[in-house]
Amino acid sequence: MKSGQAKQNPGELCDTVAHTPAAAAASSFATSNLADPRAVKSGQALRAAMLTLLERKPLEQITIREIAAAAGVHYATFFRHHPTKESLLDDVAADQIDRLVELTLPVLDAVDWHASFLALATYVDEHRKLWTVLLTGGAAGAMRAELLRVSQQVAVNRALQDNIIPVELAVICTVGLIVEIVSWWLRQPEGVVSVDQVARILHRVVLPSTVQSALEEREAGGAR
Amino acid sequence: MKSGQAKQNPGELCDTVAHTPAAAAASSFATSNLADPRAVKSGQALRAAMLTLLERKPLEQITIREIAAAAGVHYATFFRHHPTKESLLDDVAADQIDRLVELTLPVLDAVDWHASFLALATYVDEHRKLWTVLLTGGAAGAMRAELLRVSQQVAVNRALQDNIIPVELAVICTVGLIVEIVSWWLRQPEGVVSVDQVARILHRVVLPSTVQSALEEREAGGAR
Amino acid sequence: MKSGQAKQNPGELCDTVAHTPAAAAASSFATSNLADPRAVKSGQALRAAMLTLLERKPLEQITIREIAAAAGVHYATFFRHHPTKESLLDDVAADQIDRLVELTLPVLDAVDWHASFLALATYVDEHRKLWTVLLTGGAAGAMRAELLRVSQQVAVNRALQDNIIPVELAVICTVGLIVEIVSWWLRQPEGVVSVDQVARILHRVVLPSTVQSALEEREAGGAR
Amino acid sequence: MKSGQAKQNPGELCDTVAHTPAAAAASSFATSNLADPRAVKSGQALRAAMLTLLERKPLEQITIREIAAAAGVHYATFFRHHPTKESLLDDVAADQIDRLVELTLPVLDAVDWHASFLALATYVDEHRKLWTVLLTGGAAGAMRAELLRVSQQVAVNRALQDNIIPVELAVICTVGLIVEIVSWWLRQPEGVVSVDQVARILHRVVLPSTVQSALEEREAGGAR
DNA sequence: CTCTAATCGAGACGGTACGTCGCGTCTTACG
DNA sequence: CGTAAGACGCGACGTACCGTCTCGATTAGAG
Repeated sequence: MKSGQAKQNPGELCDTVAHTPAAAAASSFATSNLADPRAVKSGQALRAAMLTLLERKPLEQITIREIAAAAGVHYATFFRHHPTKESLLDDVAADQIDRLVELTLPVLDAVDWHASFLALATYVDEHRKLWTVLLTGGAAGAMRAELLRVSQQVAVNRALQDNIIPVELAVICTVGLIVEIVSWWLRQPEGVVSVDQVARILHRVVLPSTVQSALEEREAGGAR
Repeated sequence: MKSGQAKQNPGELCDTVAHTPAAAAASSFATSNLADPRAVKSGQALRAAMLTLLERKPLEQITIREIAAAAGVHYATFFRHHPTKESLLDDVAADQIDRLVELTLPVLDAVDWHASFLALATYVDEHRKLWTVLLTGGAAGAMRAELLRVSQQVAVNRALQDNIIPVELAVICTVGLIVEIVSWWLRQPEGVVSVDQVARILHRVVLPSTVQSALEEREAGGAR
Repeated sequence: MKSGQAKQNPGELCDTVAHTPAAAAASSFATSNLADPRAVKSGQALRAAMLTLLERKPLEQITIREIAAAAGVHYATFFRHHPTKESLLDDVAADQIDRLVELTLPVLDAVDWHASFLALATYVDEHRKLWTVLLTGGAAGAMRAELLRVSQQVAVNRALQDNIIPVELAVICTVGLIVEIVSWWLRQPEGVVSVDQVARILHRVVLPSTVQSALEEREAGGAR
Repeated sequence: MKSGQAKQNPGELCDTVAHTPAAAAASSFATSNLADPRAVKSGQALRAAMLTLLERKPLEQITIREIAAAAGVHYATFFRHHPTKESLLDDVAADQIDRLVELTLPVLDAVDWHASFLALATYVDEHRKLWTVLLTGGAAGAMRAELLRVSQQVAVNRALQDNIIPVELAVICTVGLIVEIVSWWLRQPEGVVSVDQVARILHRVVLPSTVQSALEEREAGGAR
């Protein structure tokens, strides 16, 4: 690592940004309430540049100067939009994560599991390029962490009880498996593994690992 | 984890196991490469320093200068032992990984699954401090990657066939789950979750996710 | 340029700099059309520091770190102004060399030799401190080489013919003698040898060594 | 005092070594009173390597490691023979300097000037290869300085009086001119300028610059 | 014809300086 | 105000040589 003594959580997305859609308008770092069209343009250029670069190298190998140059924006201007490059990544990915979580979470308690997994896989497939960058590029660690963070928050309320596996661990395992499988999928050449196949794999792997046992327990408890 | 170069002095990590007596007899070409006692001392100091620092911060935030300083060794001397800090981490961890893999792999095809998981958990518990550093500290990513790499290599030969889940993906999921669970365990205060409980969790989560379905398939195929 | 061993002409001044007063405005190393007052200040500080250090030790014993420290400037900033310390020395001395050459060259073909030498000695005396540093400090070798280089260029056109001594050698000897004599003069305590005396010494030593014989030859040829 | 920067006179030859033939036996740096043939061989190899390298680059660009490698000798062994590379150069050149000085000095007061210059040129020509390395390679500065030093010592006693030019300066000019002329000669392709021509050039340039005027003065004084 | 002491090859080591790179701050000038 | 342009302090990077220092092997020359 180079000069990095300033960053505190380089492997995780910034958690200072509000991800709720309600706060989305104010989520940008230094954007004033008055949206200067130049600032908007710069922000867009930066996000696009980040995605472009992430296709080629991991986040840590991307320098802020590179991003700025690729965006056709002056180096110092970057900092008027984001404090760190992780923040920019956050800005790029937060929406996607939120939407995916809305599809991923129901997996934990949905009635129709297969439909849920299918929806998830379909959504990823529809944004395959983006998610390939986010999950197999340099942002993978950050994405996993953020995904886990959001999942934990939501899972607290609706989780099944399990006598052996704590909820926290169950979420970790579930998210981990999903991320691994989807990442593996995106690393395959396009078309080799269909959306349907991935959904079936997810169903077959994720479900029995944590959910099924809990369901059985509940049934056993209900039958008692 | 980058470098793969074999090192002569692997088992030097603080509380690790006894040396294999087989290494002592190889005097033929080892004469020229006889370890300079000063070099041995420096190497040990560097490994110890790395572990110490990993307890406090992730690998990327650790500077080579820091490691050298903590080891009481000159900065330039670091490079006489390792080209990068990842290489040092490798040196520190490779041994442990190999031993763990020897315990982890049988999980995939052993007859007595519970015994395997128990052995794994017991081994980790016996070196809890070390593994806590390796899995919950800054080395986590590298450890996971290396673990996966070694597992993939060995799994090629002995893996079960599965019509839906490719072997490669199965290994990814299995290793991923084990790492997640063990990491979670090590993040808990010591004593809260017993070795036995972890083994049971592993059994309950890992087994059904990928192995059980394959076993059932085999049985179905054999019954035909 | 990588670590040090790339330099080809470490003892010579850079010849990429335009020394003509006309180009003096744009001659600086990395100066853009807009002169940042901070950059100007840093450049001045570096030049002053170089002169200060040259009073004490030869150029090769002066480290860039020393120069930067003496200038109250960060080490890396040095390289934003000059690629090497020789370049800085060049920046310091180029003007002086040019001016001196304008006085030195006429010596070779001027009508009034004594006046030329007197002008030379007077000019040096007026900048005695600077020239003392440049000729008796660590920059001596570089100064001599640069002086010689410039002299050779100009001498090509206006040199006298000599049947025995090639023009190139004549210039070498002339410049060498002048440098030796002036250096010796500057090494003497101030006031011991007057400007007039030095001019007379120059006249007595330099003239007969190469010029007089050529003049005599010309006269002999003209008389034939 | 620690490493590296200990050298005080990097551009000058060591003056601690006794150059008289009488002390030649004990002049070597770390040689014991008994000359071990192995040490003799190493010393020769080092001297030869130094000369070889000096043909290609200046002294400052030659590293001790290079010399040792070129000599087929271990790096540390160098220091068992010489404290610095300047010392080795000294060892290589001291004899030659002494012999040359014995030929150069009489130039100042010999009766037959031409014979003296001819002897000088002849001697240099007979060791042309060696002197080419010493005067046009990286050792030039050191050679000039050492030559001057020795000359000054001897000149004190036998110098002519001159009302205008101090003896010290006269020696400087004389040695300087000789060195410049011989260096120029050695830079020419062999055979282009004959020994006789160089002797004549020396006679024509060196003599009038400092000696002739003094002679005339003496004659004028004698005639008075 | 040993035996002791030197010399050597090998290379680890602490140390200094190198020149590069990326960071984040700041200043200046422009529109 | 937002931007372009870029100087700057900062500090880690990895490299190169330096000169010192053990550490065996080898190999004289003295007993």
